[in-house]
Amino acid sequence: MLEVLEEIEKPLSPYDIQGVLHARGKYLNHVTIYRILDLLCSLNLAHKVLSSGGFVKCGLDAVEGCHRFMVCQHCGAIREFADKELCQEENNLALNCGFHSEHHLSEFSGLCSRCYKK
Amino acid sequence: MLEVLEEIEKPLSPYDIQGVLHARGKYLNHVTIYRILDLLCSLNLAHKVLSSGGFVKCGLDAVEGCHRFMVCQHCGAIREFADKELCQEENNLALNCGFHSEHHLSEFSGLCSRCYKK
DNA sequence: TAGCTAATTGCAATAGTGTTGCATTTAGTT
DNA sequence: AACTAAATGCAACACTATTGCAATTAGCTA
Repeated sequence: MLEVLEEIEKPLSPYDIQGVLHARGKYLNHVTIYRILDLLCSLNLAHKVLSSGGFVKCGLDAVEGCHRFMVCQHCGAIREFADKELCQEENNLALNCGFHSEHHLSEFSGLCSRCYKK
Repeated sequence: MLEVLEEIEKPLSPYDIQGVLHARGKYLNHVTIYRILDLLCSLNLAHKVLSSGGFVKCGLDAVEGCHRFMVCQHCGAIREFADKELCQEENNLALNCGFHSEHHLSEFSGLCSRCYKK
């Protein structure tokens, strides 16, 4: 299932994934897909992109800081990154309000370099 | 409807809102609630909190920078803030990757001051 | 006021998303 | 071969969201 997410590089809903797999002759119940996605997400091998509702393969390896996404409004392409300092600043800003952050959800929408040129 | 969101100060789903209104003797079809929420959100008078799926009244007034949330994992309380510099840094980080940000989705989860003390 | 028009709301149907409980199958072990 | 634990299937259900169209409401004009 990670292969599907890896190849397509755009957020896919569990039902999208089911469709792709089905087209390849593999049938999986959607419940199974949800369960596998839960597992992958808990292992940080995949993430749910909340702004679009789909799942993507994690594109980072042993980085510090929470994982963030840049989502192209035009083509839907996703790029993941992390930045320790940004996390630290967010934590500090929150602490100024007395809030103790544990996790940052962070998704940027805009235009990727390809689509921006057009 | 904004009154409901204002009073409760926690993200409410459209169906939650319908329930609250109904308990107060006002009946609104859920479709109407969706339509009103769409309008309020497009006017930035309310926001959808993606990490919990509910809607909140916007708590900011004429600030610069995108609106961010701190969501207490324990009590569910929400606090909104904005920080122009943080936005700028996010834009710069994205530009380093060739990505032109237009909007930042940013939600922190953690513990509010009350719940942290316990 | 009566009649017209546009905006709002209701309603029913439907689609999409996600969860639950339980049965069945599969795989691994003794 | 028999037992056990894990994975998957399946049906049912709950929640979230959208659509098209009918009915109502509100605002305007004659």
